[in-house]
Amino acid sequence: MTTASPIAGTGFVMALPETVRADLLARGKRRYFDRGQIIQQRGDPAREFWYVESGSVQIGRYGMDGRLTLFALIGAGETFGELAFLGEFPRTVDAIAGSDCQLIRIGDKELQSLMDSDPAVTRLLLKTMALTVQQAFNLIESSRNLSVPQRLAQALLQLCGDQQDGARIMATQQDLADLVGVSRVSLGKALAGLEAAGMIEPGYGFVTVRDSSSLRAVIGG
Amino acid sequence: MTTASPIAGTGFVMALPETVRADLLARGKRRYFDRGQIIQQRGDPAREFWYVESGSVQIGRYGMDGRLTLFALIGAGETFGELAFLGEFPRTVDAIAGSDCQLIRIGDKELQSLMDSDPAVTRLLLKTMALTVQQAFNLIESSRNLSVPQRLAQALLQLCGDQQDGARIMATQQDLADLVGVSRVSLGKALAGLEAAGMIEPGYGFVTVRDSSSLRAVIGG
DNA sequence: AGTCAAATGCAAATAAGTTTTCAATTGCAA
DNA sequence: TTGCAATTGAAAACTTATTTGCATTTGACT
Repeated sequence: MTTASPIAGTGFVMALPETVRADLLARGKRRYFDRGQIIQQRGDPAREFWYVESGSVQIGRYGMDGRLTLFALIGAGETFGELAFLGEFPRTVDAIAGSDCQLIRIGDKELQSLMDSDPAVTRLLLKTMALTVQQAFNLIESSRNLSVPQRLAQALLQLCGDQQDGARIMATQQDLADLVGVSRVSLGKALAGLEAAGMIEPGYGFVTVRDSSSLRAVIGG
Repeated sequence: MTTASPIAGTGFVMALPETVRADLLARGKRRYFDRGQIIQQRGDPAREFWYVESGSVQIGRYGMDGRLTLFALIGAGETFGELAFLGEFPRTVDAIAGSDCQLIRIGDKELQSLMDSDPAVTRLLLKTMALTVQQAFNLIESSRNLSVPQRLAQALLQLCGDQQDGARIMATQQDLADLVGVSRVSLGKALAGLEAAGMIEPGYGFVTVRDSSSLRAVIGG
């Protein structure tokens, strides 16, 4: 039930006109990945980008020492991989299925027909990419200037997107720790802090957001 | 004499064919900024991007508390500001003259004639932007997984670009601290460490790189 | 030479986060 | 229900970086 994401995942497809989108999704080929399966790796040629129909995808880098630097958790309705695809260079990040998931592949052919059907698509793509950069900057800025609880609050808000309070974010503490960029221990403490304030409710493998407006307040002050 | 940069500054103009570049630079309007002068601020409409002819520019964000998050130090030969300009949204970062500097403004008119003179420009711009994102990811990854000395070594290498050993990087310890994302104290210690190893030679307002290959080794191991 | 602001050096106290280890809990599946 | 692996909780020692305050050095400008 994971939805929005910090970076690398965008609402590009969702921003398309309804008919165009429906056509695109009907045309693209579906592919299924099991949890933990590798979707793409650094260095792979980028012959497509992906739309997530269901499930979630982890975008990040696995270091030689096994450490994971997570840039985003992509949920249903989002896309990823446009960057390397459009920039015509090899993948710069790894993508792993965070759960069993169903993706739609958008390759040259599909993109072409997309561009033909709507001339505004090019501009939309450009904006999408620019947005990604901006979000990367946000991530850098917040990781330098915000405390762990603040960054956690930020990540949770992004993950629950525009859902109502009560939204359940399907992510383990380790997932969140990799995303925020801290150890599981530190993340656990931050979670406990937010729970004590009544803003969230940690569960086994998920977190329930109780008071998103308070979470927003945490970041600001 | 600051040259390359971590992110946000790109060799876009330098990658252009010689004749096209000369034409562009002849056509664009020169503007001069004094050290410390604000070139652009978050929220400003993005009606142009800039080519740095001489001097250096700081790209970052000034927080409400006065804290500076530096994303890049742009030197001569590089451009900045393409992102918001092409994405058609307001500036998302501040730009300040790091020294007295001379910039060339590239607006709609200049870009148009640029695109007319070389159809490959659009693709080049796309790649440039994608590269920026990749570099932002690199910055996030290294700030999470590398030690301060390692990040400093990385920053110094990027700042001296492809210059020979002996290159003088014109930046104060505070500049470098803001760029690396640590306090001046920590950066001073890291500098001292690299100096003890004979890789660099700190000066008053600059750093001289003595052994760039050793610096590269520091990052790797 | 003398002045002054900017830049650097240094040290102690403090804060924040990591690492490591082990126990307790949860949920799934046999 | 029982076993089991994944997940979470908790504690202590350790490492790293920040903060703060002040002294010193440097270089530009009189």
